[in-house]
Amino acid sequence: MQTQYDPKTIEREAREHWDRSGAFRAAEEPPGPGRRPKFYCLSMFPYPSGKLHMGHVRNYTIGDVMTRFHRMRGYNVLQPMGWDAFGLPAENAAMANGVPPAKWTYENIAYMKKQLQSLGFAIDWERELATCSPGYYRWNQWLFLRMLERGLVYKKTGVVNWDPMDQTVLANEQVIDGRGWRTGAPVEKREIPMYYMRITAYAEELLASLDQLPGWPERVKTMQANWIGKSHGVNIGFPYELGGEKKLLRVFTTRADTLMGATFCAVAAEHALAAHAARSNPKLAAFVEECKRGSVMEAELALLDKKGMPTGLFVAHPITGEKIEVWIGNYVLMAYGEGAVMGVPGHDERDFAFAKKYGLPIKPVIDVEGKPYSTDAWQPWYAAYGRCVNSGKYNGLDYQGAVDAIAADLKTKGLGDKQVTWRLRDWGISRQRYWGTPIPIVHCASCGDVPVPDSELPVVLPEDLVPDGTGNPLAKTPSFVNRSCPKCGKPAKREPDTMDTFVDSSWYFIRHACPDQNKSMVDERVKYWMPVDQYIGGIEHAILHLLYSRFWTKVMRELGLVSVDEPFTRLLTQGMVLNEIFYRKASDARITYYNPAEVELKHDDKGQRVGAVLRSDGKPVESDGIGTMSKSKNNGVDPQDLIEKYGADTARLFMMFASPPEQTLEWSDSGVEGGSRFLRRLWALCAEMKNRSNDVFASGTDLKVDFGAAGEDVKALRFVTHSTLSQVVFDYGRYQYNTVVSGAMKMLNALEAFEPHIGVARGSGNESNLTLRAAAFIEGLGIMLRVLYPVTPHITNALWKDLGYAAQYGDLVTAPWPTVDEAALEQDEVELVLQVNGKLRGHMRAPKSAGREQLEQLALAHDAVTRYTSGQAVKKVVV
RNA sequence: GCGAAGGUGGCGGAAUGGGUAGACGCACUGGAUUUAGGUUCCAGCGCCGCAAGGCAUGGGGGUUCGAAUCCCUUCCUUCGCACCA
Repeated sequence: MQTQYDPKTIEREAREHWDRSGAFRAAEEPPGPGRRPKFYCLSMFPYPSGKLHMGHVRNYTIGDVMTRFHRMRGYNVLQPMGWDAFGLPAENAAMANGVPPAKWTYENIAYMKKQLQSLGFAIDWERELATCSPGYYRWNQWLFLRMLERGLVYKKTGVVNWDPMDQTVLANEQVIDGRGWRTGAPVEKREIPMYYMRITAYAEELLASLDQLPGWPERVKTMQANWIGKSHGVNIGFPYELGGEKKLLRVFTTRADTLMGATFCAVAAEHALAAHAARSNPKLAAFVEECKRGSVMEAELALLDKKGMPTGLFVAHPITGEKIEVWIGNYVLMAYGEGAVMGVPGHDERDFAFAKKYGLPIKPVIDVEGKPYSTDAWQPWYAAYGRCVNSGKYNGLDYQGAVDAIAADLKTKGLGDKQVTWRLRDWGISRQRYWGTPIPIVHCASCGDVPVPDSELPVVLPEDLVPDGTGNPLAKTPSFVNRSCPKCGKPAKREPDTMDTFVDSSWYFIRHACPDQNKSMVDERVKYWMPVDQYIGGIEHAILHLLYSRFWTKVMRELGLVSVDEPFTRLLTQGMVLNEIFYRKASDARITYYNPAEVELKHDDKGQRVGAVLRSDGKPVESDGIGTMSKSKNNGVDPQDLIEKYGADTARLFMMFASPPEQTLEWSDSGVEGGSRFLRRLWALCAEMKNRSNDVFASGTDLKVDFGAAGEDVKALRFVTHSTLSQVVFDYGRYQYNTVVSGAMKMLNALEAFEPHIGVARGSGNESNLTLRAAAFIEGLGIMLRVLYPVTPHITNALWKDLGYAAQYGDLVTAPWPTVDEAALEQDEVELVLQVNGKLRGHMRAPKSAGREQLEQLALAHDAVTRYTSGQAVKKVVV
C-alpha cells in the first residue's frame, strides 16, 4: 500500500471501478419479497453556462451524500442528471461570439459533464437529458396542445418591455435603469398577444396541498402560500351613471367592515374609468401616461411616491348613497382584484396618507378597545379590528358581524357579495426569443390559430441560427416560419415565439424516469420512481420553479400521466457560497477588486486579524465584508483549481464540513487545507497499520470477538466509536453533514491515539488482549470508513479495499451500515455535574448503579456542595 | 413598508427535550523534528483575575432551582417582495 496519499490515482481508480461495475445505474425493481424501497434523490439540474461554480459543487455534493448514504442503508437509489439547456445566456454568448447557441450549449454540457464526473458523483448517466433536444421538448409541445384542448392554455395580450432601437422585446434583466442594456434607449411598454397557462385554476389545490408537504421547509411553504395569496373579502359595486347608462365601479376589499368610512375611490391608471376621464382632460391624460411609464417590475413601483389625481367623476356610496369622488392612484395595481380600491383613510395607513396629502375627509368608523382616535397622525391601532361606530345600523358589530351584515345588504341591493380573491396570476409562457421550445401553433389567414397536429411533432427548432439582438431570428427564417395550414392547406405562418424555460424545468424530474421513451411523454417507469423523495436546490427557486413544477404535476395527473399529487416529498434548500471581498480605491475613486486567493491575511499574536495585503506587492487592501461569489466582486473560486490541487474528496469534505447544508457557507482556503490534512492523516494511519511488520489486518477483518473481557483502553475506544456513530446516524437523519464530518474526525483522533497501544501489548504475554485491541481498532476504523464514505467516497473506497474490509463486507457502495453496539455505550462510572442554585459548583464520579438516594447523599457530602449550602437545600435535581 | 430567517470565542461552527456553553476544524502561541521554509508531531488557547473566583451566547426585562434554548421588548444583519386593498 502506498504510504503517500495520492488523490489523483485513487480517485481515478475509484471512478473506473464504479464505471465498470455500473454501480450507480438505477433499475426498477419488481414487487415481491426482498424488494428494496426506492429513493429518488434529485438536485436541481444546472444551466450549462460554461463551467461549474461552487454553488453547483455544494448542491451536488449534498445530493451525493444523501444518495450514497441511502444506498448503504438498503434503498434502491436513483440520482440522475440533466441540463436546463434553453435560455437567454446562450443567445447572448452567440451574439458575442457569432456562434450558434446550440454549439455553445453542447460544448458547455460536454465540459461540465466531465467536471461533474471528476467529482465522483453517484449519478446514473444513462438517464441524462438536455431540454434543448427535440426528444425532450416535443413533449412540452405535446402537453401544451393537450392543455390547449382543455382550456388550460389560452391567448390574451400581455405587456412587455420594448427596446425601440433594437426593435426587440427585453427581459426584465435586460432593462437597466429603464433603458435597454445594449442600446441604452429608454424602454417602452408594448402590448402583444401571448399564450397563458391557467395556473389559477389550481390555486386552491396548490395552496391546500402545501399542508401535505411536511418534508418542505416552513419558510418555502409560507412564501408559496403568500404568493398564491388567497384572501377572503367582499366585492363591492359603487353605482354611477355614464352617458345615461347605469354602471358599477367594482372594488375588492378585505375590510368591508370599514365601508361606512369610505370617503373616496381610487383606480389604476390602466382602469377603463381612468381612460374615460383622461379623454376629456389633458392634465389627467398626462398623469395616466406618467403612471404607465416606468418599469413593469412591481418591486420598483413600491418605491414610487404615492400620487393621485381626481377624475371629476363621482360614484354613489352603496349603503348611504353619498357622493364619492373617484381618483386615479399610481399605487393601485391593475393586476390585483378589480384594479380599483375604496379609500378608507380612517383605517388604512396608505389611504390616511393619501387623504392628508390631498385634503380628503377622514372618517373613523372602528373603535379599538376605546383607544383614542385623532386625525392628526396615524397610529398603529387604527388599522386593527374592533367594533363599528359612526356606522348607522352597523354600530356595535365586530369585524365578522359587520362584514356579514354589510355583505348581506349589498347582496340584497345587487351591489356586491362576499368573494375570494387570489393574488396568483396566470402564467404567460410566450417568449419572443429563439433558443427555446417552439410553440406548436400555425397562424392561418382563414382558419385562425391552428394547433400543429400531434403527428407533426416535434416542431423542430433550427440549430444553426445566430441572433443579432434585433428581434427573434426565428421570425426572420422563412424555412421555419412558412408552412401550409394544417386545416385548409393554404400558405400560413408558424408561431415564432418559444416557451418560457420554466416550462422545460417543470417536469424534467418526471422524464428522468424514462428519458429514452420516444413513443410517449412518460411510461410505466414513472410510476415506480415518482415522486422525487428528496429534492435539493437553491432558495432562489422557492416560488416560481417549484410552483410551476407542482402545477405541471397536477396537470399531468389529470391527464393520467402520473399518479402523484405532489412531485417533491422532501425539499432541502441549500445556502449560498460566500467569500470575502477585497478591493482598493484608486485616487480617481475607481475600485479594483482582488481575488481572495491573491490576498494574504496578517494576524497578531492572539490570532486576531490586523490587516490584509496583496501577495504581489505586499501593500494593503481593504475588505468589503463577505458576499456571494460573483464576477463583479472578483471573489469567486474555481472548483476546477480546487479539484486539481487537492482532489475531489477534499473539495467535497470541505463543502460538507464548513457549515450545515441550509446555511450560507463561507469560503476558507485554510479550511480546505484542514480538510486535506485530515484525509492525509487518515491515509497515513491506515498505511502505517497495513505496512508495519505486525500487520494488524493480516488475519483479516472478521470480528467474531467478545469484547466483554476487554481492558479499559479498549472499552474507551469502543465507547468513542459507538457513541460517535450513534450521533452521526442522528445527524445523517437531519442532514447536518458538518457534524457528520466532525464525528469522523473524532473517530480518527481516537484511533490515532489508540494505535500505539496495539504495539505496546505485543510481547507482554497478554496475547488475547492484543487481539482484542487489534479487533477494536479494526472495528473502529471500519465504522469510521463507512461513516465518511458518503462524503469522501474515493479515499474510503481505496482504504476499504486495501485493508481487506471489502473481502468481508463487499463493495463499500453497498456495504451494510454499521450498527451501534449498545454494550459499548455502557460505562461503570458516570461523571455527574453538581449544581447549587443552578450554578455549576463541581464534578463527581459515581457508580452507574447508584440510586437516587445514594447519589443525593454523595452529592450533599461533596466539598463543592457543602461550601455553598450553609443554609438548606430545597430541591435536588439529578442530572 | 410588509414577510421570512438569523445574531454564540480572533474565525467557520457545536450544544438532540430548559441541565457542564464553545464539540470538531481554522487561525494563533510555545516546543520537538528539519540545513531552512514547508510538512509532521506534542502542548496551550472565551474574557478578566496572582488566585479564590467572577463575567460571558447582539442589548434590556421576564418565567425557572437552572435559559444560547421559552416569553416580552429593543437593536442589528441577511434574504424575499406583490403598496395585496
